[in-house]
Amino acid sequence: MNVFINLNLESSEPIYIQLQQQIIEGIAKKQLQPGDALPSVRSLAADIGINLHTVNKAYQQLKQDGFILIHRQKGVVVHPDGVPQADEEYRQELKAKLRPLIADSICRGLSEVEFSQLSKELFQLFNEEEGEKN
Amino acid sequence: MNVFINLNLESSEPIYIQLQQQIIEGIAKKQLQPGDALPSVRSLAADIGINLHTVNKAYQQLKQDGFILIHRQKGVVVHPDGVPQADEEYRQELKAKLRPLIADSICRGLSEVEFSQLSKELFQLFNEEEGEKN
DNA sequence: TATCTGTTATATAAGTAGTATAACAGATAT
DNA sequence: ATATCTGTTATACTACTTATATAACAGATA
Repeated sequence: MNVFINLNLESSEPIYIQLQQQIIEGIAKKQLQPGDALPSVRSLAADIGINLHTVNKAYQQLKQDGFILIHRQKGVVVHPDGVPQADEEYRQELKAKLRPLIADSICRGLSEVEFSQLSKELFQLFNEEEGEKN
Repeated sequence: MNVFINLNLESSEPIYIQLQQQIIEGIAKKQLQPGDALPSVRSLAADIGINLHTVNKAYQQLKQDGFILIHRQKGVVVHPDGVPQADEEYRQELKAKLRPLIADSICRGLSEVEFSQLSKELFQLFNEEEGEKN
């Protein structure tokens, strides 16, 4: 039941954000299914060699965003009901995050088609490898 | 020759990043053309009510990324040769930035088509309003 | 000569990221 | 019963980032 987390400690991206993203990727790839147990804050922290509170920070955000349930004594599981589906608010936030990427892309002569091609490759990366370890 | 910068001082996004993005958006919309002069660090700082060094930090990054040229005495201009075009390295970096957005989208049931539709709207936002103030 | 340009150097305050330790209360297995 | 597990809370500390404030410098220019 070991974890598939690889962190880049040199990155400017905070560790708890990287951890959060890796778990979200695991859910996207369906390596993590609704109801699946996640490691305790202590064991995961020990496994990847970071502090308990850093793991807890990632878990708290994942809980906030509806990815997981945290039970004070039983531990942490992927949300049994699945992740809250995208609504209009989510779409607007996503658009706000895409905005600077697309402005930059336009300046560098990247077309909408090329941009969507990159997106497509990523969608395939997550969807094709359902349950695999890549 | 006034500037079209609107900052959100409440945002967790650093001011110098927001400033950077707004200038990049200006270039994407072709409101800022190659060779166009940008305000001096002091006047822009005064205009939008922030510190000279915060503007300078944004300018330094824009210079680093090839958007602008900085001449020690003459001032700052949008790069006359245009912005460096996207190469393979740029595509990989862009993909790395899209990756967490797409993983999250998949978890929330957003399809590739819906994702590309959002992207398309943003491309249109920047391309249709060429030279306009929106 | 005064004024503009970017640049450099210090100093300070506030916030974030990460770690270290310790303790608590509830559940659970031995 | 006791030891061990769970998340949670509290405190303290270091390092770094963000943003500001002031001051000064050297080159260009009106």
